[in-house]
Amino acid sequence: MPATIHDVAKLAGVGIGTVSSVLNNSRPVSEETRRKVLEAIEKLDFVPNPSGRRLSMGKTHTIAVIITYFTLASQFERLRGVMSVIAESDYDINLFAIETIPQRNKVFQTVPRRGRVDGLLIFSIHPTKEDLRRIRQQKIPVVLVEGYHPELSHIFLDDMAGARQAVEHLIGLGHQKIAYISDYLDDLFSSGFNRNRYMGYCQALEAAGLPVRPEYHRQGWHTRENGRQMALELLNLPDPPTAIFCFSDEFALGVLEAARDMNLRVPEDLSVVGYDDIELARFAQLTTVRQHLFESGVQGVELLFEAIENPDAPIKEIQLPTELVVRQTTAPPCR
Amino acid sequence: MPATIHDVAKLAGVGIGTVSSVLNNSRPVSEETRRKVLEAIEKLDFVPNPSGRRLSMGKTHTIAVIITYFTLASQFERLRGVMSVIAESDYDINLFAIETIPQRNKVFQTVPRRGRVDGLLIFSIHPTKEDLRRIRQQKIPVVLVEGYHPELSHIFLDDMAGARQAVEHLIGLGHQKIAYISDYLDDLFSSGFNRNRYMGYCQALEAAGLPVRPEYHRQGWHTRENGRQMALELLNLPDPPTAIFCFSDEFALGVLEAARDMNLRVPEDLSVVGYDDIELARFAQLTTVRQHLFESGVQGVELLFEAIENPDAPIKEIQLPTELVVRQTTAPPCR
DNA sequence: GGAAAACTCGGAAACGTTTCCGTATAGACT
DNA sequence: AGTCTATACGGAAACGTTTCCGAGTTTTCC
Repeated sequence: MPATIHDVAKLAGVGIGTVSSVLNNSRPVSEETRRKVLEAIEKLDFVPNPSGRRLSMGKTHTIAVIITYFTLASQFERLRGVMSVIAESDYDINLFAIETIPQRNKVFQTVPRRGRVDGLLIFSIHPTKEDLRRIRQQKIPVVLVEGYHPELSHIFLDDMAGARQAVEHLIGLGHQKIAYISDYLDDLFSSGFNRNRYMGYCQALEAAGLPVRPEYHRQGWHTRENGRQMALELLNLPDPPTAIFCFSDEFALGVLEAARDMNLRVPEDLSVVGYDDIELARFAQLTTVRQHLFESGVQGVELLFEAIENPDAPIKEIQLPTELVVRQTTAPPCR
Repeated sequence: MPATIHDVAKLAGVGIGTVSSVLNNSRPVSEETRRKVLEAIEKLDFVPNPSGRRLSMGKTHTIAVIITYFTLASQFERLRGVMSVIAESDYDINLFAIETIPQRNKVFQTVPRRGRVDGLLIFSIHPTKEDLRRIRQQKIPVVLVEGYHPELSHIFLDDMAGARQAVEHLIGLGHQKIAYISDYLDDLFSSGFNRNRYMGYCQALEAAGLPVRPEYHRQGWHTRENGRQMALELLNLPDPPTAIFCFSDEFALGVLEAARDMNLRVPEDLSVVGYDDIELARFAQLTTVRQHLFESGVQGVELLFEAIENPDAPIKEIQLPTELVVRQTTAPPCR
């Protein structure tokens, strides 16, 4: 039903090659002919069929964005960064959200294919050996955002340093009993690389000569409600912590809720530090570790575009800073 | 570089038609042959090239999701609803975020095409006559989410009723001076259909015999910061309002910030009502009008799938309820 | 004026599928 | 044994592009 390039050629009285030339500026066309072709295109409201184009060119002009933890506001921020670049480009974006292992498998099996997409942008996932094998075999450009792999381009965020900063801040305020609420360390997707924040936490404690108390570490699936639950558990301990550092702002907001539930004042009775600096951290006056979320999305696509442009270039690594943003949920302990 | 169906056929010692049959179960194949084909597929790690398939079938197995106000958490919620359904289907999703008029034009000109996508899911945009013409001409299924058009399927949210509820609640508490902070009424994208909430606001006032005071109505682009600014303006009026109803929770959070800036207590000195009930409204204890955001995304795709399945079915209209959620930012006025 | 160069342009081939027409083989029935 | 039916399968054609070879026309230059 939609017009094809043949219809345009016929109406303009030229060959299909000429129409294609006009469309892509791929070879010189006389002014006169160009005008006729453009008129025909206009009249027929012709837009080239992308499948035909893709098939012929072997390029899809599409990138896949694969996202885990799609419930997190931080992922949304990153995605927004990506979209802001995409809108200016002539690329399309295919979105894949993965929440479960079967989904992860399906996506990694089917998506990283030449002929399917031109490149992959992967958020917060640590590729396995198997993934890497496939990527190599398909020679498909990949950029990890908030991920690390020595053989793949990535936007790297120094989680260990960020966590250390946060905990050092608490220690500096005089806290000795600092708990940590995290995602599962042996995470399904990231194969343990989110241990980094935990390690930063431990390092800071040890550097200050403080013990790492296992009962002060809780793990749970990434929701605010879980943050609240875990905080309640911590605060009901015989010897409760005076400060809680959280893997994400999402968790931290849950902790603030828990404090409210227990009529604890923040920061007088309890200090809370989050991670990410999502939009609403500012609103909640939350002390947190800022990641450049939007920016990481922007740089991620840009890196990917470069890699698509120039597939043989060496991998690139961009490190974005993390910085502690001190707001009003941290203070010296009262007791 | 990737294996094609011809490679598979050759390796398995069969014809390409047979391979295709195995892939799509499109005609009976003997057990023996099927086994050989599957083995070859396995060995070559073959996955059909989507462009070829699309071109041949005239179906893309892709839907476009077009989103405005992509900064809003509410849109993210909707998108999450969409993704949850998509993940279970064998459809891909192409995401388009539009923030400006040129972007809007480009997207509406190029995306609603047979051969490009099988269907469109459009968030919070009111299609123009021109859009409709194109959609009709291309005979492409469309579902509007948070939109209304008599000739297109849509998930409808009764904004007028929602706004009325909110304002009636404030009036019920005894407020007489109720301001409204909104998006631009003559909005670029929605051609005035977001007037509905404004009309609900006016209706409620008039029903209670209260005047609609123009100085109590502010319009601005959709960000929390703008909400804050507009609230400051309102609160510095010679005769400031005692309650502010907001077009979105985003705005409302800005209003709360403004109140904090001015050392006003909420709800004692100022009542605030939002709209959407995004995740963080609960955290902020915000009284708001709940929309079933996630659900609207879910139902939107489902409607779209139905329409793709059965293109000649009459358009469908689903109305999702809005409900007032009273939390702690509203109370009777003190003065 | 004629050869060479420059400029235009037409359309077959190729991209990787699915579809479908047609053929081959095996089994059933008379 | 011969005919018919059912079953299994091969491969050409078609989908809508881009690419590129080759041909036609005009211009340039000696």
